Amino acid sequence: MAKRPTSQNVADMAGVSKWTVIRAFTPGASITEESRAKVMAAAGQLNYRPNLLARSLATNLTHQVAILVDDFENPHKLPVLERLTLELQAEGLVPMLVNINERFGHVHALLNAGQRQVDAVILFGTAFRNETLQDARLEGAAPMFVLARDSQIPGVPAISCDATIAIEELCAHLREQGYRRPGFMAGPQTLSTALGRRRSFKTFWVRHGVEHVPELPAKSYSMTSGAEAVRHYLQETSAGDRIDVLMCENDALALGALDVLRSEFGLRVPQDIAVAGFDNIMFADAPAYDLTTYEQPIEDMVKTTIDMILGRRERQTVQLRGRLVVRGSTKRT
Amino acid sequence: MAKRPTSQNVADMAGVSKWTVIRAFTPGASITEESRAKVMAAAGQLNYRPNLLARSLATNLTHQVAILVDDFENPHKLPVLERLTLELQAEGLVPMLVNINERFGHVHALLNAGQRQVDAVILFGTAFRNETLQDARLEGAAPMFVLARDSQIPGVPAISCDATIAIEELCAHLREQGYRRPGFMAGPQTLSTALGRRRSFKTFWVRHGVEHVPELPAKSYSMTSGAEAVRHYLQETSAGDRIDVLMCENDALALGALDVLRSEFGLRVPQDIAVAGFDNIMFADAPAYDLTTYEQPIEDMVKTTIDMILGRRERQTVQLRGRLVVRGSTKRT
DNA sequence: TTGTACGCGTTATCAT
DNA sequence: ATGATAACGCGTACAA
Repeated sequence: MAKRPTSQNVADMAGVSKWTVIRAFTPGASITEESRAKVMAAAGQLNYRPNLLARSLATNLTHQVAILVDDFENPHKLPVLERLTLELQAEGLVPMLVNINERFGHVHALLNAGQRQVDAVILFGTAFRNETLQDARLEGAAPMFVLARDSQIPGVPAISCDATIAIEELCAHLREQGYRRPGFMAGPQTLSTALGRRRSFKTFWVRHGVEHVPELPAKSYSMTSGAEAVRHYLQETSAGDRIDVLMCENDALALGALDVLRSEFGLRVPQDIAVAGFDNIMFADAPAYDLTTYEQPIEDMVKTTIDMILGRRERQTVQLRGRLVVRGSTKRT
Repeated sequence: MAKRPTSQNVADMAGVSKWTVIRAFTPGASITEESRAKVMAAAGQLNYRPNLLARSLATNLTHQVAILVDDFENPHKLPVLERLTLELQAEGLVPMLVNINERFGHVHALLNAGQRQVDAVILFGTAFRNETLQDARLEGAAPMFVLARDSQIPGVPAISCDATIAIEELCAHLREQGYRRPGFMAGPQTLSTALGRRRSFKTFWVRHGVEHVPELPAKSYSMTSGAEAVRHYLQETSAGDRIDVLMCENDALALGALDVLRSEFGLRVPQDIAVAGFDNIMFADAPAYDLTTYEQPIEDMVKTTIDMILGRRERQTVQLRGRLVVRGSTKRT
């Protein structure tokens, strides 16, 4: 395998200096058509392409963006990643996918991203603590952005779905369908807070005269946790005291809950109990589930994030409006 | 935001030359404990970390690996990506996620990866043509590896699940359960061939005296395509001529098919027709589906790939053994 | 063990 | 418009 040709090699072949070669590859540089043609011919023969590594070293711009993900369990990650990579690439940016876990924490990842000189970091996960991200060693690192949840970190903008509007719309629908005994399944306490869904849910029902909203705590945002949580609730609650609609903090929880309601307790959805989720993942649409849910404005969120990264938009927390998706799991009529 | 400190800055503060600083950060370099301590103290104060960009330029090693994905529709991608990123990171490699689509094809991606000097490229998709990858401009690029499907590209090893063994095991189970009229749902012709599942399936049944195996062609490897394919088949086939078990090339197809069988045609699974898939995606395990399937040895495949990338193992096509997962969708008893 | 010269391939700036 | 010089931050090879 021959070594990559450099601008010098092309220059030699074309009979010009290497700087002329660079100009030929620089849009808008001052160079004669003749020179450019000579250079391009030689470059074509040698199969030359500029070395982006060297370019980055000189310009201090890598055009790389790190995406930190800590929750591959959630099927919702996939369509967002797809969109994110798509739009980043369209802007000439390259996504670096970083898996955050016990062995490879946020600080580690951020330090590494810093060493790699990424232009920006997107926090696309559920579980990170503000204190962690204020580690002194992270000073002067790449600008960070939080995607699809809140950020309480000073100077780190969050781009998320407007939970207040979302829950308001969803609950209005539930109420219209006649449900009056709502329950809420929340994920881990601290993470749940960052999503803001639980609070909005309670607020809505209190406003409409429902003081007590039972809470079904789930250990994590996964199907199995959703299954466990609802299983525990039903075992502890007599049929008469049961809620008539269960709102889950995301679809993974909702689908896990739905499975248990039907297969383990023989309950009919929505006749015996209605279920709603959040995210509109692929399987929410499957006839086997037919889940009412709320779709986050993925495209809008992703584009907004990238606009901020590129400085085309003010780097400030925004909440974007999603879309209510009503399906059979909450339709009484 | 202060500029990143360089080895020179640390050297000045520590009262040594910058090369001594580099040695302090080079495992196994010859340096006095005293010098190293001085350097580390200064480095700590300045919050210095070596610039990996510059290092890469000098060493010709980026420790970056590009992962080319063209099928984010398939839920199976997510757990594999999770594992892949995890194991790559454990080896100090950084995954670059590349979304292959109409606007950003394989050649484009590979050229870009080449310019970025990645150490290796993992082809983790379904649809790529060999001719494309033999583009002359791709000469001397990073070593490529095909993950989770066959490779007919000379010099490009494939790491996949052994389809022959898999289908053999799966079919043995089906036959034992008494099924004798098997049908196969295949994805797009050329892609299907690369998986080798269809061929193995036919071979098995011919060997056991079943000459005619109806084929249900699906347009792509998605749930909706699976739904369409089975819908079309049932509309065209009279009840008496119907197959009694449907093997789908992957779980996405199988779940789509299962939904249609039950919700649109009122068929019971497995009583009226059994269904099996391939991949063991998360939802195959859900009570709503309870799908018999075959699990690819993800961890094994990923580790093997990385071993090849790092040169710890011969770069040669291998087929690894997975695991049969029997569930309710094929159990008659 | 430590310091020096030079190279990696590009960009920025200046002189011609 | 073109060529030359310096710089980006680190690694290798060699000399002290």
